[in-house]
Order: sequence, then C-alpha cells, then structure tokens
Amino acid sequence: MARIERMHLEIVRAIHTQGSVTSAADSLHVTQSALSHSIRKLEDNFNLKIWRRDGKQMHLTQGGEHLLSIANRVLPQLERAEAQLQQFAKGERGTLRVGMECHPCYQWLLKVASPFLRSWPNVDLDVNQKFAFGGVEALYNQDIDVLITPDPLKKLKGLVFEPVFDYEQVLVVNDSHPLHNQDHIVPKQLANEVLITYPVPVERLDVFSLFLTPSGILPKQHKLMETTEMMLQMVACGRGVAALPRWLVIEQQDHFPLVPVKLGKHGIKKKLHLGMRKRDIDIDYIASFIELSRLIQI
Amino acid sequence: MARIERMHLEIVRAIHTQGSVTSAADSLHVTQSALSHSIRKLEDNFNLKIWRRDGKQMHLTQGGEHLLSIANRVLPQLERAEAQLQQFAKGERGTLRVGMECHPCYQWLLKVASPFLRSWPNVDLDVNQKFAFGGVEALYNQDIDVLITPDPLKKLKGLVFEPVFDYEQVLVVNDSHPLHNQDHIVPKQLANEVLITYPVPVERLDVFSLFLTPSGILPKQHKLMETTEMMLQMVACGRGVAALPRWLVIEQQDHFPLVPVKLGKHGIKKKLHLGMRKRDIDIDYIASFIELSRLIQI
DNA sequence: GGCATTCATGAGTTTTACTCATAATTAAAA
DNA sequence: TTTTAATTATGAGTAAAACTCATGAATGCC
Repeated sequence: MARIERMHLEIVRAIHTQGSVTSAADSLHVTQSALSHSIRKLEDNFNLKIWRRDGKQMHLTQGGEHLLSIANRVLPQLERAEAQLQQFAKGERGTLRVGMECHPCYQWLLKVASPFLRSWPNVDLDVNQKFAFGGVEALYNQDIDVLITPDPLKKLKGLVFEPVFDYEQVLVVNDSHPLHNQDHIVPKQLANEVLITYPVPVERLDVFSLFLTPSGILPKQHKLMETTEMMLQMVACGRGVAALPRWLVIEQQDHFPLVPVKLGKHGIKKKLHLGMRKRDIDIDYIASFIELSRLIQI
Repeated sequence: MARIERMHLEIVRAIHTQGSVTSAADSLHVTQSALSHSIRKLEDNFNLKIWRRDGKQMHLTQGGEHLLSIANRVLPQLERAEAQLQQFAKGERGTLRVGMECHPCYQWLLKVASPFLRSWPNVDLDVNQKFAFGGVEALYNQDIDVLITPDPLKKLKGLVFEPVFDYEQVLVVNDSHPLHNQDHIVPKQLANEVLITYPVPVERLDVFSLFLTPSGILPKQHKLMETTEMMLQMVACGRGVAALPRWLVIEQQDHFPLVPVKLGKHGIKKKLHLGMRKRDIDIDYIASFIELSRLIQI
C-alpha cells in the first residue's frame, strides 16, 4: 500500500508553482533527473497519473489537483510545527508548571508572573496549588517544573533549591487592636486571641511550629480560612489575628486598617525557595524565571 | 535545518500508543534497533529531547507532547488522502465534466444524471454549456471530459464519438394551431409562421440546415429564446412554432397543450453522441456514463 | 530543418536506512 | 543480594533507496 511522504507533497507543490520539473528540481536542490525518477515512482506507487504530459508541459490530473490541495493544507502545518520545535529546542517555548507549598506564595508569584510572561511570549505558565502528593513528589513525577516553598528539603537527589526572597512572618492585627503598637509580642500574648490560619496541618504553620508550640501556649481559638483576602477582611474587622509575610501586610494597608507586629524579639525570618530538577536548570526560561524571581523587590 | 518527515510522526505516535520502543518497532515492522537509531537521529536533528528516559520507560517531553499533537492532527489527514488517491486510481472518484452543444441536450442529461450519481457516490458531475471555444476544443483543452452533441465530428485524432440516443426533431405547435393535425409538413407551410429557436447560428439549427435552407424558404418571423421552458410557453400560447426533439414534446404534453408534427415526409432523424478523449475511455466512471446513457429510455 | 528546451531513462555512485549481535541499564524475582 | 527478564543503546556490516551523470526522445520555435 502506497504512502504519501512529505517529499511527495513538496514535489507536487514545487512543480505546480515553478511550472516545470526542471525549475522545480532547482528549487528543491536536486537534479531534474532525480525529480523525474521521483515522480515516476510516485505515480507507479499509487498506480495513478498525477500529471498529464502535454508536449513539454506537465499539467495536474484530477488526482494531482487533489494531491496539490492536500499539499497546500498539510505542508504549512509541518512548516509551522518545525518552527515551533525549533523554539522548544532553543528553550523559547514551553509551559512552566509552578507548584506552591504555601498559601501566600501565590501573591508573590503574581509579581513574578507578568515580567516573566512578557519576556517569554511563547512560554505558558501553569499554576498548581494542589498536588496529589507533596511538592517534591510533584517535581519527581514531572507534574511541576518549579516548586515555590518556604521549607526547602536540601540534599534531595536530582533536585536543587534556590533561595530567592527573604521575608518576615509577622502577626497582623487591626489598627485598633490592643497589640497594634507593640514592638513585638511573646507567645502568651496570643493566649486570648482568635488566630486565623490557612487550613493546613499546624506543623506547616510557622506561627505554631516556630512560635507557639515551643512555648506550649495555644490561642483562645483557631479559625481556618481558605483565602488571604478573606483572612485580611476578618482581621480588619477585629474578628481575630493572623500570621502573614510582612510585605503582604504592608501592601494591603492601602485597603485595610492593618498593623504588622513582630513575632518574638527577633521576628520569624523566612526565605522563599524555588525547587527544581537539576537537569532542568539549563532550560533558558527556567533559568530566567529564577533570575526574575531574585529581582522582584517588594 | 531539520525536517519533520512522516515517519517521525508515525514513530512518536507508535511509541506513545504502544508504550515502548520495542513494541512500537513491531507495529511499524522494523527492528527495535532501527527505531532506536531513528529516534536518536530525530532528537539530534532537532537538537531537542523528545523523550525522557525514566528507567526502562520512555515519556514524552514537552516538545514531544507537542510533536505528538501534530502527529495526531496530520497523520489522519495523510491517511484519508491516501484512501482518496486509491479511489482516484480505481476510478471511483473524480469529477465528470460534461459539455453540451445543443440546448435540449440538457433535458436529456438530467435523465442520465441521477442514476449516474447514484452509482458513483464519489464522482461529481460538472455541467458546462458555454465554452470559450467549441466543444471539441473544450475536450482537447481538458475543460470537459464528455461532450454531448448531435453533430459528431468523426475522425478527430485522440477523440471518439459514440451514438447513444436516437430521436426525431419535430415541429411543435399548439393543439389548436392550423397545422396540429398534419401528418407532416413541407417547408412552405412555415412561410407564414413565427419560428422560435435557441439563439445560435442558423447553420446549427436542424430546422434550417436540413429543412428550410435547402428549399430557400424562410419563416414569416424568427424569434430567439434562451430556455426550453419559455419556448414551450410561447408555443402553447399560440405565439409561434418551434423545432424540438419529439420525446421532449411528448413529455411536456402533461403541462402544455402541444402537438408534434413531422418535418418533411420522412422526418428529421437525429442521433445524440457522446464525444470523449480516447485515453479516457478506460476510466471506469466515464465508461459507466456512456453505458447508462444508452440505457436511458424516454 | 536546425536549435533550444523539456522530460525520460539506464547505469553507476553515494547516501541513508536497516539488521544483527551485543552491551548497558533497569525492575522485579529468587 | 544476586539472578533473571526486559528494555534501550550502540557499532559494524549490509541492503535499499535516492541521487547524479550522461544521454535519448519529444516538442515548440525561429
């Protein structure tokens, strides 16, 4: 059974646009002889005359016209595809799949996203907040390419974690709250507060693991809230306090009457890290993403 | 610059659907080694990893996924095209372009058209009444494949004419016309009539060339009319007489009060011929068209 | 009729693709 | 852990295909 190869389509197109086998051969960078052999074989394969020999001219038969219409439809698709593969090869095209292990990371990612998308017009950005397993597993499983996390797991085979952003985790209170003008607070000052956090295990909440838990003190009440927006609304209305990055609080002070308060004498200092597979660090748009991440000033 | 060949798309698709290089090689009827060499060359050509080697499994990279989506789009187009070319080769597909040199031929063609289209579902029918040159030139120029004509030009190089249908050219008059009950008429009986004909040179009108002109007699008036329908309307209203095939008059007697009258003692006997290029007589649907033409009984 | 142009063909050569044999790697079984 | 079975990778040799060169045949033009 005969197969239509790409070259067949190129030949049909070239002979049609060039008007003769000889000049088509030139345009395809082969000899007239080679092309003549090729068209003979093509016609033999399909047992179908593609061209009519009218004197020294060649004209397409009905079957040939049909093949030409296929060529004009299919060849541009292949040519476009080649250009796109070149872009993949040069790292100019792809999808950067980003995973996040902390809720406020999303606010930070938004800052990186727009300069990134502007410099890589053919690279898409996929954001993933929920993985089937943990962020590291998602990296290993190729579900994501970059993991944004405040808690890097160093020394994992095949992975690297890069610090990109320093921030301080602070308590956020409404501007008429009793704690609003404290330089810093100690754990027992939260004993009578309603503490609002994201709905994740307490081990993953710095305000617990680094502040409350060591002292054995618990807040009066622990409320869970999905979104940062809603959390801030609640705090602004005096319905509780929360722990968030300082830069996020500062930024929201335009919209809400909020005050950041240091947690402990020295504050809770954190670093946002980007994790990725070692083999991916050469991919241009991934390297660029890391670089842009470091440049973001908040 | 690297080219995407059809085989590359087949390889990407086969490895993806079969799940391994080894079984993909089987499905493509080559050895595992050949396929391994091919994929290496493909990746080298584009300088792009298409697959990730995870242990003994191969998984598509982003570029590979993209190539797969191209394969899934392009390959079915090629496969459909191949099937269509097979149909062209077997003479099951094409366009039969029919030209006509006589106006009432069209009424006759309509009778052949429907059984033809029913037996050749993939063959189109193109009808052409006006050619830049004559019908024979249209055959030579490949503008038409079949010429329907009552006046065949035998012995033309590369062409054949086949008689397919006998008919008699008769005078048609309204049923209250003075001539309506004549067995036949002689030329001078038209001397006081209004004769309605198609707008073509009188040499091509049988009623002139075979009846009036030899006797030197002319009708009282010669009116031109484009369509058969309108001609019959005029005759039915007693505004003139016309010359048409007898079968056409008989057929229209349901709708119009018409009577056919023989032209001359022996009538004008004509044959409809189909002309075509000799090289085309083997094309199945053209042979079939001729055969169906002979079967039409009117 | 010569002359230039175009396509076709056969023989020989180059290039490409393929196979065979085997190594290397990996996952699972013993 | 070692064995075993399965998978991909590689190198060398071979088969097939594509191409070139030289030339023939047909056509259209001056």
